[in-house]
Amino acid sequence: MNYPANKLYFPKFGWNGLLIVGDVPYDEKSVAAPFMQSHLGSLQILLKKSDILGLKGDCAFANICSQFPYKGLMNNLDQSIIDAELAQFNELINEIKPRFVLVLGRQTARYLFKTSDLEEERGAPFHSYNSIPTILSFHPKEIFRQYEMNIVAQSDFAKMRKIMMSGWEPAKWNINYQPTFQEVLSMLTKFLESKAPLSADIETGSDLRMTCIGLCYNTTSAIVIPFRIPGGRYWNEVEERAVWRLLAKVLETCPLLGQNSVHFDHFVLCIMHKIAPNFIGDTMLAHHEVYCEMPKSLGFINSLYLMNPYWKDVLREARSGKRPYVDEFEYCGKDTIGTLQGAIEIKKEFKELPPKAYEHYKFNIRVSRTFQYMGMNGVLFDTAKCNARIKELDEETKQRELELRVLAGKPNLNVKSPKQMIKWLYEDLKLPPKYIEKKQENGDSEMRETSDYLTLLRLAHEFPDRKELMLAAKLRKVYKRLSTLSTIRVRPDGRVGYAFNIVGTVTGRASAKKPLDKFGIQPQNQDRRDRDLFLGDDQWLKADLEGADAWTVAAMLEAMGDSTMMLDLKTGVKPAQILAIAQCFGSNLITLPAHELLEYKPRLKEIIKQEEVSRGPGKTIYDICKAESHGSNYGMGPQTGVDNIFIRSEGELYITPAQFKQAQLLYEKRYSKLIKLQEKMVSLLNSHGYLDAYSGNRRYFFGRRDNNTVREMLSQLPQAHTTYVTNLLLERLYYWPGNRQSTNRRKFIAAPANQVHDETDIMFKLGDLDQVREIFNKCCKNEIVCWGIKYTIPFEANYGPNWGDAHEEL
DNA sequence: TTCTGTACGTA
DNA sequence: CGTACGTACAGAAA
Repeated sequence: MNYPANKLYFPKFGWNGLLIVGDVPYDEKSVAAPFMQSHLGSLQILLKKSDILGLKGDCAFANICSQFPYKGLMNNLDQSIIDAELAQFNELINEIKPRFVLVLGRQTARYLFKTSDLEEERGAPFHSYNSIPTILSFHPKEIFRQYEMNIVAQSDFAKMRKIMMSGWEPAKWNINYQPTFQEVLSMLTKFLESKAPLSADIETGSDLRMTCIGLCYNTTSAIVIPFRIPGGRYWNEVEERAVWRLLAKVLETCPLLGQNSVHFDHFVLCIMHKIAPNFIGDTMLAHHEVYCEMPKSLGFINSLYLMNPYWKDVLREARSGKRPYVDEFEYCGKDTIGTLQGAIEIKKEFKELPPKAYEHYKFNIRVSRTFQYMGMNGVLFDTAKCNARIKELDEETKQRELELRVLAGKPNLNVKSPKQMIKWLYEDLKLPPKYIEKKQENGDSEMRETSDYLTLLRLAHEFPDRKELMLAAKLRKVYKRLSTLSTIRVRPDGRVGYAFNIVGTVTGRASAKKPLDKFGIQPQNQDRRDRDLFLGDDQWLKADLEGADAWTVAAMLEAMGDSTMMLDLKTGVKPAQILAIAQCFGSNLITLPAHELLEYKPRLKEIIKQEEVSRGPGKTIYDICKAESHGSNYGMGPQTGVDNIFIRSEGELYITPAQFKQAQLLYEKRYSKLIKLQEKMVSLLNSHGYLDAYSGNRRYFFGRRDNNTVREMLSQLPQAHTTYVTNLLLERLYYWPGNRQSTNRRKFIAAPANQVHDETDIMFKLGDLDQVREIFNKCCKNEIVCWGIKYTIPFEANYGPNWGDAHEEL
């Protein structure tokens, strides 16, 4: 074999048949062989962990490119050179005839197989070069940049070992995706009679109506019922009516499994087709319970747990006409099979977890119904008031626009354009550039000029004569607010809806977005000043968790032997208040017991009140202390802390990083175990690698063992616990029979309406106030045990006519 | 028309 | 190097 050593390493004493392919050499200097230095090191670890090293014989290594291109990027080479290298590589494959191929890295996949997105197709086996089983995975250098990928690469390598042991052929699936009328009727009838568990998946058109539905009844078989074909319907009118009638019965009575179905499919079936599907399981929610840090898509689930080839590229191609349209129906069938197979594999993973994890999964399935109810029901929107506000803000922008034009002398400056703003600041005004760090694809970070809000505030602070800076900053914010308001589309019934994803975040918080039909809002990031536009169905009840995150921080500290923070919270003084008291009345007070500090609270409140009048909201000593205590709890650096205070006070409160550090030291003097908590996280990371929340959810931390991961760990349990407590309230409000109207059991007395992490919003009629009080107090009870410490996170509930004006104490 | 980067809203 | 998100706009790529 006469290939240069920098192109191919071939084992001298026996080969196991596996060829591992990379893109380019290690660097300019280390070009003698493929995979050198640390790349070889991490590759060896992956091979060892997957036990490929335990197989007979060694692996062969190759690179597409035998030279190191500028910055390691192959597109910096002449096309002729790339062509020659690729030709030589193909020749090499033909000659050594590998039995298995592992392709590592984006560039490698792109140049060998035109893979546009490695992340998408990674981990799914396919046949290459005359049917050689092949898997794409990450290159060691990519893992080095994003260490969490390591665990995924391990799974890819383990899959390759399995293939090396027993070979690979794509499983034969039996998908009837162009069924006859009789076939559909007989299958649906059969499902109905046996009440068979089914996995279901729908495809929808741009109007959100179903194009087809897939129903899978065992791990390799599915039937797909098409409804829409290009330019028409699949069935004639009579047939279609019969199919829908039977299908609705099946969906409402058979136990259904789906993926993201408790949100997406449920919404479409309920709203567009008036069918209430009986989803009792969801692969995505199960996947979240097992590996909440990992990506959430069926493609990823397939790549992680299953041996199927990749199929998720088919849908787009079928719709764009690149493939026959019926491929969409087959695709739908594949999705249902993937969903069922995934569920079976994930169920096995649950056995490795405490039983509480599965309980939490079931809990989430239950609560998902509450979220669906809230999102689909939505809230009343005050369109008239909104229009008035838009007009008001429009005037404001016009005026500011004029002022800016005069001050800046630039008639056409668009403050919404980052490009134009940067040119204006640093070329026209010649101000000293401010930068933000930007990570590049090759892993280097680059400093890039920025014109964000913080930058404008800083420049305005440095150059007080340049009034146009502040003006531009404020103008841009008004534009943001204006665009949010003016893009709201309201349903015909005057309401705005939304959509939740109960497993939308790694910490277990729900994420939210605009509803699928676009008639609504993102309910979790509405501007405080515009919350009065969202009206209660009579009354709006707003229930906030009091000191939400702090309770869990306090519990962790108490578990480590310091109950100061817990006592403070129980006594009714918040850590930020104590910090403020110490800063106002003497730093020696920082060690005083909670009940003595209580006496200073009235005086502190007086100061805050005065400052609020003289400086405006968000600019008081308490606001500074809140930022300081929050930052200290989560390992924030002084610079970021200072920046946050600067931003929140609209550039008016400037404290130095040293002052911030001083406050942190004061804070740590009272809560001395805070530092130890960080150390404890490091040791937990080493000993277990995960954190268990009281809800039952376990989060594995796949990142590097560094400060970054420690900070993620510090925020995990506080977020997970506040989420659990909030969801517990929602679940009880939804399912407790005592919260239903006696005249109409389908209607709530206290109706769940929205959730913003530590805030729960509820609708009620003023006449029901006493009942609501009783129901709420019953449903909001909770008890958390964190690291052996028992505590309750209390709610503070207020109500009023709308979201923004809920000030009356419940 | 679709994708990416920047900026900014929430807890 | 706080954590966790989603959306709008500009401007480039397709």
